[in-house]
Formats: sequence, C-alpha cells, structure tokens
Amino acid sequence: MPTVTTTQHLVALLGSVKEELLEEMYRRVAAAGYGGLRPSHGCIFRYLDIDGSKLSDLAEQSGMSKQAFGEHVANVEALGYVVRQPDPEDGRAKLVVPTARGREVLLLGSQVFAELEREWAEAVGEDRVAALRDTLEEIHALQTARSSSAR
Amino acid sequence: MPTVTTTQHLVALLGSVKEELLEEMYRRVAAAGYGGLRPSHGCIFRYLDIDGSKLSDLAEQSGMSKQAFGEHVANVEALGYVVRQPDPEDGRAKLVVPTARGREVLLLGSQVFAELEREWAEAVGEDRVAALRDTLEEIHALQTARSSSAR
DNA sequence: GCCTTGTAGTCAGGCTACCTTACCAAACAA
DNA sequence: TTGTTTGGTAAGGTAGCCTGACTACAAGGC
Repeated sequence: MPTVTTTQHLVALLGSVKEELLEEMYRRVAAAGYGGLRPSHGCIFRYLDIDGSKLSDLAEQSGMSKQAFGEHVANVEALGYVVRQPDPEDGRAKLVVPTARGREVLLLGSQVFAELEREWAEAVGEDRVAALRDTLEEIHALQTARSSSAR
Repeated sequence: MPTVTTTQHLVALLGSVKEELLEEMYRRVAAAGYGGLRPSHGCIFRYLDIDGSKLSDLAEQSGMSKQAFGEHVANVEALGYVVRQPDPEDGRAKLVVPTARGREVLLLGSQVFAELEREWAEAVGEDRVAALRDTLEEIHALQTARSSSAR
C-alpha cells in the first residue's frame, strides 16, 4: 500500500510539475504582452527556424500528424506570430515563417526558460536540478529500450 | 540557446516519462487479462474505496467535474470493473463499487506499481529515485506557492 | 515530353477527455 | 412546508489529437 501510494504519487507529480512549468512559462509570456498562446503551441516554436521551416518537417519533429500540426499553425498565424509562405524551392511546400512578433516570442521564450532554470537552481540547488534531469533521462532510456525490445 | 534547449528538454522529459510509465502500467494490466482500461481511468481507481465511494467525492478528489468523472465511471462500468449502486444512506447519491474483477485490478495495480518501483531502483539506484521524488516535490511546492501568492 | 509514383498540404469527419449550463430529485434547514 | 443546498444526469461545446480521401506539384523512367 505505501509503495503504491508513492509510485502513483510520482506519476502524478511528474504530470503536475510539467503542467505547472508550462503554465508558468505561458503566464510570463502573456504578461509580457504576447497573449493567446497555449502550451500546445509550443510544438511550433520548439523547432521553428528563424528563416522558416516546412510544415511537414515541423510536424515530424514534434511527432504529430501534418493535419494536427497545420491546425496549430493556423491558430498561431491568426494570432500574428507566424505566416505561411510558399516555399520558393518547392511549389508544393509552404514555409512557416515567424513574423517580427514571432521572433520576439522566440527570444522571450528562451529568456523565460533561462529564468526558470535559474530560479530552480536557487530554490533546490543546481546539482539537484541536474540530477533530476539525469535520472529522468535514464528512466526514459530504460522505458524506450523496454518498449522497443518488447515489440 | 543551450539553456533553452535543456530547460525545454526537461519539460518534454517530464511529459515523456510520465506517459511512458502510465503506458507501461496499462500494458502490464492488459497483458494480465484486464483489458479496455485507459490511463484516464486511473482517476477512478486511485481513490476508489473497496466498499464503494460516492461519485462526487471521487470527482472532487481527482479535481474533475462530476460530469466528466461520471463518463469515466460509465465506461469502466461497461467494462465490468465497477457498478453504480444507490447509496443506502443518501437517496440522491450513488456509490461506485468495484466488482470482483474491479478488486482484482485494484490489487494488480498495486503490484505493478511496486514492480516498476523495484525496476527503477535496480536500474538507476534507490537513492536516485528518492532524490527524483524529493526534487520534484520541492519544485512542485515552489510552483504552488508562487501561483497562490501571485493570485 | 509524358506518365507513373511519391510528397506537401488541406478538407472532412471522428475520437477522447475534459468543460459549462441547465435541470431533476432527494435532503436539509428555517 | 417551503426554500436552499447537494448528488447526479443531460445536452452541448472545445481542444487536441487521429485517419482517410483529395489536390497540386515534383521527380524519375521511358
């Protein structure tokens, strides 16, 4: 029973912390005047090249279908952070290109992430944040290996 | 840029690990012959009393609306893991009660969680799993404190 | 040059997991 | 007993994904 509780708790904790971090991130971005962005829009900015990226590439990198990704792009385009332009090198493709406002958000995102990183280091210690990442990576590797060998 | 990458990576890592653990959990439960259960059904079993619990209580404990929770209960009832019975002490209320099969899943769930806990301890070390939990709890507390003071 | 096959993106429709609003029935308090 | 609170359901909506079907363009073989 106690083991169950702690393990269940760990899974819940992983979810809570992830959500809280993402929310804090978007809260700060919104507070800086860049509203309308939702956590799910992160998939666009995460891999977006400053000179533009092809939709298919972005979708593949974020592990989503082109359709789902395209919807997010439409939202973010409506908010004025990116535009879709025909790719001059491929008539089929469209480039997702950040606007000036989009580039500002990209930069701001980096700054906020750096800020958060600094705050955790202050709160719990730099070494423990590093250890957190390391342990998570090892468990991730363990699980990935397991599911590929099981299949 | 490198800071961004690592911090972004940490958020992604938290999500991946959580999902992988949940998936592994449900994979093993399904492999043991208890099919049809999805990760979202965890909200029912997590707080379910072996003698039955009121829907409202369960919904509140898992932080969901009664309607959303009721839908999950309907699903899990259709799978034969719980039944809804009128509460003898409150004519308005209904008790969500695990069936024999439901009690088996409750027990199996504990066992699988314990198994996973043991496997991580073997893979990365018991102390590091404990450290992971501690650090996550501190960051969680930090975030919770921040959002309550901000609001 | 044409024709087949492959690739980029969109459209339509569907699913899961939530939500809010509105409601009914039982319980409780004045 | 009457008004208010509480337990649960019904209806409808939204976000975030999916698959299948389609169009437009690209690229290779002949």
